[in-house]
Amino acid sequence: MTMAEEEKIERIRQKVEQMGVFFERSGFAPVTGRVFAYLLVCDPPHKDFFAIQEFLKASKSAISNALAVLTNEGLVDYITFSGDRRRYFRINTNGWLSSLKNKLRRVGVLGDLLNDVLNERCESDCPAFNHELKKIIFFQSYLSKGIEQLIVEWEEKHPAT
Amino acid sequence: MTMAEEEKIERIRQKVEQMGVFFERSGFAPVTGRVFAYLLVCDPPHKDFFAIQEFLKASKSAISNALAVLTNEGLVDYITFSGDRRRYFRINTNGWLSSLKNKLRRVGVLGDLLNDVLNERCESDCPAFNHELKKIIFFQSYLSKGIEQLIVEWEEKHPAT
DNA sequence: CTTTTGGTTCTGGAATACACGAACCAATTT
DNA sequence: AAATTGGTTCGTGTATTCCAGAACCAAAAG
Repeated sequence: MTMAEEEKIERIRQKVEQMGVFFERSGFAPVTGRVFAYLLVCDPPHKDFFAIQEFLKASKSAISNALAVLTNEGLVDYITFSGDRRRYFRINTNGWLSSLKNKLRRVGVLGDLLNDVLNERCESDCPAFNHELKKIIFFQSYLSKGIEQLIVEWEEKHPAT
Repeated sequence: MTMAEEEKIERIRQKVEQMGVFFERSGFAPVTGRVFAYLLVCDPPHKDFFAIQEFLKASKSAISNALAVLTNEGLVDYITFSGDRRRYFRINTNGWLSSLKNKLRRVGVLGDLLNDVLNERCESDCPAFNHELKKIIFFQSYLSKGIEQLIVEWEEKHPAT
């Protein structure tokens, strides 16, 4: 292995760690985050089970569970090649995109809960607070609608989803 | 206590549980989520330490830590009344609002990471995947800018923040 | 200066989340 | 049909999170 190749691998390893913690902080288990990160940076962008395990130096079960989680969320899928029993796992870019969209669409959910609260509070004698609450609800709904609109416009411009 | 009052308390208790799990799922510890929920529904909308503890039937330390977390994040603050040593904790609606804004502004962070990845991948021989990656990056940046714009417009219309 | 009050910090225990290794399973290969 | 391969599931140990209880502390009251 040449010097340049080794350096490249080292850079990749660092990227995986760095992105790994990012995905960790967005809710995945450590190994799960790293698997996703690795599939993002690896070349070619599909790897079989053993390659992933090798790179991450984790147990089979850890990798298996991580891949299960990621495929369940639609973030990862796999391809196969005839005459080769292995699954080659890869980022499912479309799935990822719609998962991102769905997450953003959830911005409005809090607003619904707060509306309930406001209803319950209507008899209350503290209109100042209720007014503040309304402001937050309105902000939520404003954003929710705005984001929905952004997504719709995006989808019009990029129908290939 | 009248029947109606008891029913009301029961409804509040249910709301607190319901919203509690919502906040839990968005990253808070159970008690922390319930404290926030309680401060949202309680009437008047500020309560002293002991009242919160009473209602949630939790330990002093649990309440103390929860309040510390919430005030650190700017979601809760407290008022005092002269001649009364107690702190009356309440939702900090402005802080909450800016925390919501900040969270939304973070939508773009992933895009930065992915740009690094794309840079690293540029020598790679799989342009199809790189193209998909670009699409996601573009979507992220499109949304990020769009959301920023929404927030700016909101702030123009509601300068009182 | 002693006690009470309002609250924080420390320590220990219980529950939970993670990941490992082994057992397992189905589909191939031999 | 025996063995290998590609992968999943189960059971266990460990690290972490979360909360209760006690000790603690500063400010106020007595």
